[in-house]
Amino acid sequence: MATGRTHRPATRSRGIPEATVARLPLYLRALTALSERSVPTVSSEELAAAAGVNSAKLRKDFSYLGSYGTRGVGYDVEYLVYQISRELGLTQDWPVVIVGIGNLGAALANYGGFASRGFRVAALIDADPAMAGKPVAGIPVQHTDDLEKIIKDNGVSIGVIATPAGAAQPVCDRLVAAGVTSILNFAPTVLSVPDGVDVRKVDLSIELQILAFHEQRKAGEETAAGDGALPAAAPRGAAAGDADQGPDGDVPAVMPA
Amino acid sequence: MATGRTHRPATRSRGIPEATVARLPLYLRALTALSERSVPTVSSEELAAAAGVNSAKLRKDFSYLGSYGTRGVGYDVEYLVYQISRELGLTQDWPVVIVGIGNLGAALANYGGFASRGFRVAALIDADPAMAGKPVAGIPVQHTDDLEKIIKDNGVSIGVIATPAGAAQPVCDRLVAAGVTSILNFAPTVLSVPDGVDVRKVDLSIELQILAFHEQRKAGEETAAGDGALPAAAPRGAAAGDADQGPDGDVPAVMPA
DNA sequence: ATGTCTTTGTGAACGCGTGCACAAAGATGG
DNA sequence: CCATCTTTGTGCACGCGTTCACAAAGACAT
Repeated sequence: MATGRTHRPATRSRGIPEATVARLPLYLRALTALSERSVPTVSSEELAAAAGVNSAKLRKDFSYLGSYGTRGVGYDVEYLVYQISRELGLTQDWPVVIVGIGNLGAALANYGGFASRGFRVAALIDADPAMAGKPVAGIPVQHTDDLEKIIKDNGVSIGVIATPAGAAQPVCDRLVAAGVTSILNFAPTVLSVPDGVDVRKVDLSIELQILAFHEQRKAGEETAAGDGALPAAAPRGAAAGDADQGPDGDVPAVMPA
Repeated sequence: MATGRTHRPATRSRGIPEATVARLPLYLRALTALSERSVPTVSSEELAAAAGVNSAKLRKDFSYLGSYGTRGVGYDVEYLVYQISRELGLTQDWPVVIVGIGNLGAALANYGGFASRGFRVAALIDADPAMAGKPVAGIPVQHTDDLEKIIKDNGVSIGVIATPAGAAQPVCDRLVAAGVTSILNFAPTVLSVPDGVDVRKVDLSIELQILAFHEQRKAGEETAAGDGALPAAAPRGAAAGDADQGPDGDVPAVMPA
């Protein structure tokens, strides 16, 4: 999955495996679609197909939540939607701040899926004084200086970092110090956080590189042998030379400036 | 991690475990940074710390690539950068098309990290005729009608989908039919593809929901018991009722229109 | 009320990934 | 040339996650 978790081995919340938690949103989405079509019940087989997973896996996942199915019939769609929503904590409101209002930050601010699932953009924060006051997606951008106050005034516990890589760790530290305990990081950096803080990472560059690996493999298999001969000395090319501008690991998923 | 793989159990490429492949870009980034600072060699311990992983894991990962280290010294930075780049297929040029030039698509087009790692935006494609010809990030947007021709003329094998959920599967089918074998999907949908096609998913909504789950758990532990009593009948609230507007699973990571 | 048929829930086996701990390898100094 | 010291490469054990396969449970018809 493009989603790379960082740190935090697997807290094993309350018996619910991490892998299961990661799939619950998938089930929820499929169930919501069924709910809109007024489908009353669904079998594990059907729902699994809609979510793109194995039906046995789905049943085991649900078994961690309790026994919400009826044998011979399937699962009650509405009830399951509620149960999963509750388990994921989606029945309450989660104020979120986005730090770094560049290309990506602005795009995230415009994200429609936020509000529809209990997430509310409480504030947009950027280090550029010129941005201050300028509305993005109907919300005025505030300056980084007020970060701590914003977090505390709004009771924010989830922060989204969309800054350049260089600014990510300092911003992260400030967020955590102000009380944020969950961070979604779009900057291409490894964030270090104290215990008790969850970090999830979204990294476009890494995703593409993984795809390139598989793509190369496919191409290599077709054209017979191919490589094989590993050059004794690095033939020059990569490394320091090709860093034509940003060191790549220097810009966030989408550069702001 | 925002990266959610879809389908494709674990092709186990050529002995290199999928988990290792997913970490190689991480190592590469850390190594590139060292290379820029002209650090000649690095120990597994240091590099592991920079990449945020266990040093034993890192050594085992590298062992799959071959023995590129020197005992008592460490790894040659430049050489390792080259080897990993080669293994990931980053020594060649990968033309990429982005389909769906909305908020997110435009942000992705502006992404600086593309070019610096062998990825080149070959074309931007959108279904809106009004977008056609309009330059985004210096590249003129082309209409969906020409999708097949664009793919073939540029020899594109990697496609990025940033369309609304409803358009994702049709677009995906057309991309695959035209020859694309790797897809990075930002639309909140499960894509079904034939064997041999890799799909990786980036889903903001899912990431936030996972964070919310852990956040709720943390909050619940503090306030003692808390829930526990599961309502016999769904207390109403979620489900069909709260779909105030978009069904959530209807807009891509960032809505275009 | 009983039998049949569908679908859940789960026991058990298997495979992958992780991390420990250590032996082998080689650099470095005397 | 030998001893010492650092760091790699890996054998091994453990735990999580996945999948199969099946018994139990309940709906539904007769």
